[in-house]
Amino acid sequence: MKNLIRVERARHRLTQGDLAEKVGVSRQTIYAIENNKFNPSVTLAIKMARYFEVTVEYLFDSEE
Amino acid sequence: MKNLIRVERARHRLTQGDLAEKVGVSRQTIYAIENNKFNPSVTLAIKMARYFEVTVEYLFDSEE
DNA sequence: TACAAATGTAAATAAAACTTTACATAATGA
DNA sequence: TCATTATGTAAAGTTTTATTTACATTTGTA
Repeated sequence: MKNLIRVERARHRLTQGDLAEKVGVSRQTIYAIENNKFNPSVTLAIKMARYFEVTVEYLFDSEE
Repeated sequence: MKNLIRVERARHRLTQGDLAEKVGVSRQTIYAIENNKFNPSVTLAIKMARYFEVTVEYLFDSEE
């Protein structure tokens, strides 16, 4: 696992669509990021981290 | 000013080319990011933050 | 079970990141 | 001053991110 978006999303009881709306992207973008289809921009990463009140490093740089 | 790459680069006495090499991109990419021509990927942002031993938020999310 | 909501997935397209090349200007040092 | 190094900038092209649409499958719940 490379990022913890799914985990934080579960913790906050948000659907992919909910999170997408909160950070201003499409649901498929959330899906793709969660499933490591691609690397988001740092701006989007910061928006997500902010929303979940965690650091970018925690959300995207977690080992294992 | 939106990001502190130029500042950290000065602190570490690195040229754009040096930093580019360290994080594996072209010098023009560093130039473009420093000058807010575009938003790097979170992976590149993390590489830079790591190199400078600062957080992504500090490097890219500093106010003013 | 049956329906609704959420997720997985794909394909076409648009937009943006990033590379490469190239050159002009500014800064630094011998 | 002269030469070297660093920076600013641009344009063309490649790669990747992100959108939109669409549909199948899974999961939750009445």
